[in-house]
Amino acid sequence: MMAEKKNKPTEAELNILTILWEQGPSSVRIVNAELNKMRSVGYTTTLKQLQIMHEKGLVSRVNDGRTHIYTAERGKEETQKQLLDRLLDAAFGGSASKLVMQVLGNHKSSRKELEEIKKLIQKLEEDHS
Amino acid sequence: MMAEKKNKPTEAELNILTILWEQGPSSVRIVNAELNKMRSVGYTTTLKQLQIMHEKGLVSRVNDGRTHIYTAERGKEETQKQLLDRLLDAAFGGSASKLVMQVLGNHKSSRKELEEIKKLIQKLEEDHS
DNA sequence: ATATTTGTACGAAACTTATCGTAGATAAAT
DNA sequence: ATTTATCTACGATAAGTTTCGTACAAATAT
Repeated sequence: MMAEKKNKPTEAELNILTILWEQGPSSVRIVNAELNKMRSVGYTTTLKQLQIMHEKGLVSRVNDGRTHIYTAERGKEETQKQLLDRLLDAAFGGSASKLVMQVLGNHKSSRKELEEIKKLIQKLEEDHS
Repeated sequence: MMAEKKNKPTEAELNILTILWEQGPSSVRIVNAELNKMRSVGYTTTLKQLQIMHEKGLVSRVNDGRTHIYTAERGKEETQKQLLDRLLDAAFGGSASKLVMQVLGNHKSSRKELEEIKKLIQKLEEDHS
């Protein structure tokens, strides 16, 4: 069994992945345009970034004429989980609840969101029995 | 008012900070010994690391004879918050509740922990009104 | 007294990240 | 048919990280 490569996307790579998750398969131009809504990035920078991500296997690509259409290879949830796990170990001693309390305490959530979380907890507690 | 430096500790630095949080003020030797319980690191590597962290202001130090005793300058909670905020923006589009749901869904929490979280949510909802 | 251990400081190598310029090919516009 | 725009590929730079080796001072042990 192949040992899985631990591809930890960098900050910039995460930004791009996020765009691909939201927009679906996209050309360099589109990704770059989206990126530039947040911060100023040159076209070739984004191009290079995507090429590197392709080498790393973070994205796949197909040709549409002479332009490449890139697709995120790792799912959103999978990636989020990976990053969370690392942070959990690195900074929270592995305690999920400590992390959750921190987040909830420091960031506003709407009543509706809080309700959803409560519902989830309810379900978890049921499974628990 | 001084703009706050955005000192984002690196992975290695986070390991060291964690040790300082747990052990309290420590010499290079102690930090290095702790580090080596996890992975193999040379003494001068740890020394250099701490010197750099000192330059960055992540740790302070006092002299005990000729040896330096280092202390974490940023509190655990503060650092956790900073890292969480970054992850939140980078991978969860800023949605705290999405992050929370992910964590809770993927990691076991004891019933007691779940109760604590529920209590916190209760309080948040009260403040909300 | 001399050798060994324990400490800091400094420099530098090997990597990784992020960014962009330039070159050259192909397509589109004039 | 030329010019202009749009692509990819490649190389290079600058900054940051991680890792040690070497040098040298001070304390300790023999």
